[in-house]
Amino acid sequence: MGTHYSGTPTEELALATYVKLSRAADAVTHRINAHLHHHDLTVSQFGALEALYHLGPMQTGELAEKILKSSGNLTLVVDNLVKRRLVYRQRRKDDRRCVDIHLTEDGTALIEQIWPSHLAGVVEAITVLSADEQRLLGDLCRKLGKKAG
Amino acid sequence: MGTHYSGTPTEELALATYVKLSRAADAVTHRINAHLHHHDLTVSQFGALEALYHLGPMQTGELAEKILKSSGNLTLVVDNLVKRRLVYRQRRKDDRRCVDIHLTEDGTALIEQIWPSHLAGVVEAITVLSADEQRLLGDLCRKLGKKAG
DNA sequence: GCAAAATACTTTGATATTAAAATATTTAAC
DNA sequence: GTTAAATATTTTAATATCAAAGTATTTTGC
Repeated sequence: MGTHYSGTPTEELALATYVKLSRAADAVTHRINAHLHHHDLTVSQFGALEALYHLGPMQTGELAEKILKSSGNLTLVVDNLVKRRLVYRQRRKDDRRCVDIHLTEDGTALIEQIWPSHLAGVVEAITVLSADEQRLLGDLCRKLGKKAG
Repeated sequence: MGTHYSGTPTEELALATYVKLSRAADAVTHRINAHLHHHDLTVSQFGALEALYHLGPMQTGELAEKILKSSGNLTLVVDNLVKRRLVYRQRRKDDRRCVDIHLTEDGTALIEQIWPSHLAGVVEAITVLSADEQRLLGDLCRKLGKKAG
């Protein structure tokens, strides 16, 4: 009752680190994305629009990879963006298996409207850390992310 | 086409840090939880079982907070665990608004079976970092998590 | 050049997720 | 003590998510 897991020091440290990492990523993500509901956008929808805006039109599979989701999922996310006429699909002529997703004018306008405040939110949430601390965190995260993939 | 966002150095650093943090948390979480599908458990279901095992019976609301999910969501997660007879609900006599969730014998047996290999997975994923690095990461994460809640 | 394998995406089915509304119960105010 | 507010949970509606199966297209192997 109320006793947390107790194991070896190595285990306890690893567990505690994992929990802190998860909670921090979660807290920061929530904080940064809270404004999206004003535009009736989900995090995935916004991620898709942003990737298309900054990287240009791309295939479903690429987009899925960018926002760390499955391609099956992306189909639905894109479906919902298509319904709102924020993006459209275009089959490639040279390889009809591929479908490029493009921003519409409305989509471009929306992301351009949202981006500045989104960016400000990221800066606000992350600059709790100094530049040096951010670089340090980035390095540690990169190390963690690599291994085994 | 293929040009990533370019802004001030402060903005670029914050964005890059945010992306690395998200990707690291995501990669580590996926890696650590990959084994759960062997037991037909989702991450939330496992999280609920684990919290109940290490902290004892608790209310829906508390459990939701522990695993960082909404209480509405927890109702469904618990529903699915109840169907498999891994947990059961019990209304409190002194305050009938509260429902405590308890592990059943089967639930206890399952979490006891899974826990060692889960723990080993956490240790394997996290000990890519030295103990000092883990403490450093933990501190940075704690700092990030705090601000504004 | 045709069948087999690989690739790219969509569909399906089950669970998850949130926000908001609804329900039930207890506590507080008068 | 009875209504109002607060608390705890469940329900609902919409979207998300993954894994697995299905479809369409292209490339490869012979």
